[in-house]
Amino acid sequence: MTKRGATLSTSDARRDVVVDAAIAEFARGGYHSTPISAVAARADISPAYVFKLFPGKVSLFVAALDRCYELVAHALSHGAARAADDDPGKILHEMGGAYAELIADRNLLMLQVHAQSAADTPEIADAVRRGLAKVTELAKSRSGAEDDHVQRFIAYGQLCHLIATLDLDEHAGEWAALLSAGIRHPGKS
Amino acid sequence: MTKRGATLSTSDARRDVVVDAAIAEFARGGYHSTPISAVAARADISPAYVFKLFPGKVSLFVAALDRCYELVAHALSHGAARAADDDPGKILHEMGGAYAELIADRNLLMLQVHAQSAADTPEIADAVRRGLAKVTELAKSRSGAEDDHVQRFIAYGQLCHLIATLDLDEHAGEWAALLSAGIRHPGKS
DNA sequence: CCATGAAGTGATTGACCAGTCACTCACAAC
DNA sequence: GTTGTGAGTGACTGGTCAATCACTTCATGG
Repeated sequence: MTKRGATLSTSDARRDVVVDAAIAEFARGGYHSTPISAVAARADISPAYVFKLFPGKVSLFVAALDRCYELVAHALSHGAARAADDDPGKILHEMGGAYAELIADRNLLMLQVHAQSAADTPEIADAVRRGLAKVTELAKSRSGAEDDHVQRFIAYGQLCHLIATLDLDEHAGEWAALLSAGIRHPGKS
Repeated sequence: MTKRGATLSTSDARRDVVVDAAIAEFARGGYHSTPISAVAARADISPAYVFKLFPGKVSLFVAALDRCYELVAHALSHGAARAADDDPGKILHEMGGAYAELIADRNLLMLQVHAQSAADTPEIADAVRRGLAKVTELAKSRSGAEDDHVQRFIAYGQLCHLIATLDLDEHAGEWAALLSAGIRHPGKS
């Protein structure tokens, strides 16, 4: 019988494919309830081979998380670049818009939520801190905003995660509308 | 003693003990990686009996979460009561302080973080929405603040969760100080 | 043609875990 | 004193999952 894809490729290319699959699967189920086999199936790879590409499950999760923050940083940077003038508030606003666009598919968003919950694993906590540091420093340096304004930027990002996680724009209610007001939430696509 | 009704049912008392144990254990490991046996051991009970007190694992988690939000609401209410004057900003500030005191032991905080990550289970998502609705409405009604002020209150609460989860006050760094500035974080005790 | 190594897998192992069930034990009522 | 009831448990089941290992297949260079 013809085996699977059977196409030989470099292991580096495979690693990239597996990381993409890991982002999608870990975003769905979180760290603990997502089996390696799910990631392997999505990458069209045998579960065993995943362990040849990554030394263990945490390592794969961290790789996915690193890539996630890389994409976020890239989006923020791109957003800052398209701001009309040099007003810090405007620049942060554009960055927020770019972030909202990026997480429209919810994968990168849910991965961050699940990562926060899995932060009792030291390597995961380190990865989250690395990513958050990069994002925070980037928001500050590219916008030139005051510290408290950057802090508020991150805080509203967290609120955005909460809103999206709970589908507050669907589950209407006065309180839900209050929390979602003015927050750009993902259109479905 | 006298009649059936007057005798305290130890079953109900046990349920309360188990819920307390569940808060502590689920806060440590999250929903998926905390076995019922861990909760049972902390409650000094056999794992099997937990299933006689609660129909299943989710049901136990939801009970713990409900109790968590009940405590949060109580703390906020208490904080609002001790505000000096009627200024909405002052009242919200007092409520924030009361919340910071409540989550000093990190159990109630981490439980909320883990619940958000486990929100793909509908019953858990419902419980989180219930709790958040209660908290939001309480913050609004007791403070009389404008909607956007209440929204900011919740957003900074989420930021507070992030800071505590990642131990940003320990792991110093310029960006970490920026994010933690002015946020009352738990003293260790 | 064959040898070397890299790509990739099937089968298995050992551990863990949610949920079930038949059972014991203590106590109270008749 | 026996009969009924609720508290509580030991032992088991069916299933899942991370990680390992021996194995096969393929490409390439000498």
